[in-house]
Amino acid sequence: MRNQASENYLKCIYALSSKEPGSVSTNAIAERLETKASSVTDMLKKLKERGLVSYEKYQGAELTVTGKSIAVEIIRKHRLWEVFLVQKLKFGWDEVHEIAEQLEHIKSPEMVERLDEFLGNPKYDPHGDPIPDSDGNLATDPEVVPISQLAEGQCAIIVGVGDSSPSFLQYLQQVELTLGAEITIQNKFDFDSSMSLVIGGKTKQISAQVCDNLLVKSK
Amino acid sequence: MRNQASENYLKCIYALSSKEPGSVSTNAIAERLETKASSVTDMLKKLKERGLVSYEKYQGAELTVTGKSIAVEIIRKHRLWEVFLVQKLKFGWDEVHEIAEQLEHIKSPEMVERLDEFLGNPKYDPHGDPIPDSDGNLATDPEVVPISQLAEGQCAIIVGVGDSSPSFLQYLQQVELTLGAEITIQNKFDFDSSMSLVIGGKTKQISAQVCDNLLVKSK
DNA sequence: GTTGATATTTAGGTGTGTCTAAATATTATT
DNA sequence: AATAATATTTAGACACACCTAAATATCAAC
Repeated sequence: MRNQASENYLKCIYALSSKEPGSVSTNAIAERLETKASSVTDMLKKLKERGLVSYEKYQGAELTVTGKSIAVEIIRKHRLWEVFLVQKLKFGWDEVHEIAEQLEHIKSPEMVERLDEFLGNPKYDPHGDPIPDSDGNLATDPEVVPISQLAEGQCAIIVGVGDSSPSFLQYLQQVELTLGAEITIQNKFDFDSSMSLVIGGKTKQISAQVCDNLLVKSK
Repeated sequence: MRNQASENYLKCIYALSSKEPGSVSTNAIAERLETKASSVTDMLKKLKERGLVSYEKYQGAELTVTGKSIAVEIIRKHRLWEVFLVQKLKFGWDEVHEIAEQLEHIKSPEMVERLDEFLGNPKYDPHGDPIPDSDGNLATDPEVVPISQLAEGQCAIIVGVGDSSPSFLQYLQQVELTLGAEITIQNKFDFDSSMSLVIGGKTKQISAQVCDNLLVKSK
């Protein structure tokens, strides 16, 4: 059985355990899914029965191989749909997450493959997160880094964000730091870790927080 | 509340009452949705409470204005997604229904409008059924006819099929009678009601059965 | 190591959408 | 109009995913 609720739990556990490895606590899941711990316990028991997580009372949960592959599949779909929404339907980065949350549960392996091809087999979604391929392999591309890691004079292309909160995305839009834009690092200021960069001929001041969350592909 | 189950019931009632006007029987709904009559009774009570159907015990159900507008919205989404699947993802006409059944429940009015535009505001889905506009108006276009009704020399565009069985759709693909293709009627043969037509420079012989089930928009 | 704080689970309940079996209403037949 | 056949509803149950409140386990601090 693979209903939306289960899929959301698997995805959630996957996300949490990739942040810090090891088993994921009931509370962490509850918080992320905005539900109650007791509901999580209920679900973990069911997921365990279905062989999707390993779980022992009070010990938190971990994905099994099967559970993990389902999670990755959902993530693949989510990110492909986000590309579709931004690239084809011209949505902004900050508008697509909720819709993709729905679309990711559509069941049709054939459609996913065709969608992937239709979009030109993208490797990253609009937030810069890598899209797993159909075998579940993530392109952990070392070229993609936050601009805080660039050196002065380096040139790069904006490919995503670390923080995908609406407020951050709106900020980026406002200061015209758009996906695909080419930037050059002008100065790095050690005292507050801020940077100045050139984009489209203009110079902009970027705070440390922004630097850490703006992902680029260096050239 | 607008969950998938309710939406399916509304769509079902809409379809049945457009076949024959008047109220729709519990059993008819049960049969079409492949569920039990008792389940239908339960749901009709709920839909009535929500003001989506008018329903009196033993008297069958009818959509209210609100219920109808929801049904039409779902149908609009279903048909737009079918166009997407066929036109953009290159699915066959016979493969898209199931997937569209899922996609039709995605909630995002904004996305529907953008999808509509992305697809070039199509008026018909791949089966030739009209796509309601965003106000719920169906283009009950009298121009759409089976090619059997065309006269010799008339020019038309293939917009759909009457019979959507896989075998028929596969046949059409094989003989290259594709959606959107422009055809010209060359001859009508009275003795067996077959026709010859020109498509892409080639002449093809079409049986009466095919003529009755190939819908075109005459120019 | 006992205690207090926190995390987790259990027990029991809710709403949704389904089911079966039994009861009741409608319709068709004679 | 009585009866048989059919349609529909009610009653009672179940699985799912959630909840609250209470019980229990784990962890941190002294």
